[in-house]
Amino acid sequence: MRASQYYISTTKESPSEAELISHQLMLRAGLIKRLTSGIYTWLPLGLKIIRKVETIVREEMNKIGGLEILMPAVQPAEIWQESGRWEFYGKELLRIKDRHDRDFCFGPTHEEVVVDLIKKDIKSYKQLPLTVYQIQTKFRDEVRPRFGVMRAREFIMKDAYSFHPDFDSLVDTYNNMYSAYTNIFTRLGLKFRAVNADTGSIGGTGSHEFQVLADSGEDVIAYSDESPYAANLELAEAFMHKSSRDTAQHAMQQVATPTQKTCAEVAKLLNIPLSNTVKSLVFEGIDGHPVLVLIRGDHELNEIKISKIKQVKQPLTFVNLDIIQQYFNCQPGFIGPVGFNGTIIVDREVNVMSDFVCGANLNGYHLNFVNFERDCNEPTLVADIRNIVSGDTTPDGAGKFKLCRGIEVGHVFQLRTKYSKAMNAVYLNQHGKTELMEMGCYGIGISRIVAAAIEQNHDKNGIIFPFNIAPFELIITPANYHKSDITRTNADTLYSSFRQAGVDVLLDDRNERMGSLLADSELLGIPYRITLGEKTLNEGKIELYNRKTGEIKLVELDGAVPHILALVKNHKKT
RNA sequence: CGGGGCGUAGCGCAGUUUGGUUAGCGCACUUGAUUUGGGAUCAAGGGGUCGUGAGUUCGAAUCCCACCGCCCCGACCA
Repeated sequence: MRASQYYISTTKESPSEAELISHQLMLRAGLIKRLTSGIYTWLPLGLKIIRKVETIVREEMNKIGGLEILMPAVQPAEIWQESGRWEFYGKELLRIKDRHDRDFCFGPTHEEVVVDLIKKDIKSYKQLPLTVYQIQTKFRDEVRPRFGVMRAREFIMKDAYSFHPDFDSLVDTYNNMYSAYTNIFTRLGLKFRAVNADTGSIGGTGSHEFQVLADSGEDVIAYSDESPYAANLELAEAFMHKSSRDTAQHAMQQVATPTQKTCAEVAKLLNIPLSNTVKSLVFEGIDGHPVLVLIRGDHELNEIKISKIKQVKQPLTFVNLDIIQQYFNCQPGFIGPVGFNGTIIVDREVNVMSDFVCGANLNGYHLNFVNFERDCNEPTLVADIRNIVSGDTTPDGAGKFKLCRGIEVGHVFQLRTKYSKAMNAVYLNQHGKTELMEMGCYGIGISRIVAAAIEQNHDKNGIIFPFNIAPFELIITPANYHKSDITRTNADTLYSSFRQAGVDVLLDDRNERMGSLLADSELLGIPYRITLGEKTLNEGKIELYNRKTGEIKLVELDGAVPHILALVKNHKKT
């Protein structure tokens, strides 16, 4: 491709709308252009990257027997009512009406469509298992779109769905999918980690997220420094250090804490470790009465974990001050379990505490040396409801937790029979008996990958694309292309040689100054650059620049093509 | 939806507080000249519903009201 005939719209300044570095660079490099909030046009350069990502994804899906289909983006309300999600999906589902006033939605995901398809076509165990996938535009009316294509409303996603006669078959495909994902993200040249994940609103049992490691990521990943254990913080399980309480050593004692409302302040006043204190949180319960939740003073509540506890009302809601006054007779900051007769849910760490400090249910006072059973009711329920913290022992006991941030680019789920049950997707087994299909679903955020790759690979001059998804593999930047015959002839010859050899090459023949060409090539993140001008050509040499290492070396013009071909082929092997 | 900020040329901004000729600057764009190995210089140009609507006023980018859009911070997810 010749740059003079291509669509390149780079800018020096980044638009004020962009906060995240990848967003800024995508706009500056002219990969995308915003049409409206969370909705973007992909320009030729950006789309070229998307296509390269898609190709890798397709190849790996096909390798494990996935069959590509293309489902409609616009879906009728009926199938969503059938699955029950027309009501449950909420405002994120973009609902539209046709001319007959019938309800439709723009698909945020395709479980309904695919189940409807498969249940009508697949009748026998002989046709199972079956995996289909598509690469398609989705729409989710996000509460807050942000970071460009990272969290867009309209985005491109690969979604795959598998159907099985039994759970073993599902696990089989799930494992194949897991390996395929590992191959995909490896080939994309990304540093990533697969982690145990929450199954969220899609539902189901087993689930892993594929997280691209980046400080700007919205997710927190907890991983073990010794073992393979890794999980989203939302799910990361705390280790049980001890299983029983120590015996009480002291009688309960009321202490004045006139201004100390937080555990940290109380611990400081009493000169005790923060881990000896207990924090009290009050949520609305399902029975209309408040639920008291106890967490060790140095820990944080995990909202996902607590949301799974059936006594707690969904969505998770703190009770208001009046209710606290009514049930605890004090202000928040002095709440505690002593004298409270309602539901008490405690973290496992709290359950094994003795002689601890908590609020006295009396404004201005806390209690020291409190013990369950002796001083207050035993917990109604004991559960793991806290966030793990860096340095905690991992649940396998084999290492310590470390935390880092990640961008979720892929997610695999064992859906089991959630949708086949709701929509009656059944088949006949060997014995002619009707059975529910087992299902899995597997997503990859194609457009998000581009942003994630940039987030992970950039420097002050711009993007450093991993080779396999770079918009071009090689750029030729001639000095004085329009003035110097020798430069133009050599540049053209190199260009056609590389083209014939199958290299994805861009010849920057724009009539710009050298500085602009070089700056653009670096902004665009093209892995290799050949610079040539009369100065070096007269010595029979050209200059080869490696975007990633920053290395510049002079190469003999004669052997340049095979030399660079070898470099390119080496990348393509992976 | 709650809180904060913004809306003036493709991009980045000034002008708004205190209303007053023809609305400015830089980048980008067009033409010409000199240039050309790290984002050139000079000259001449094109490009504006000042977010929209309704008001106040002799006069509104500027003041008032309403609406719309965008960005950032909290509840969602690939």
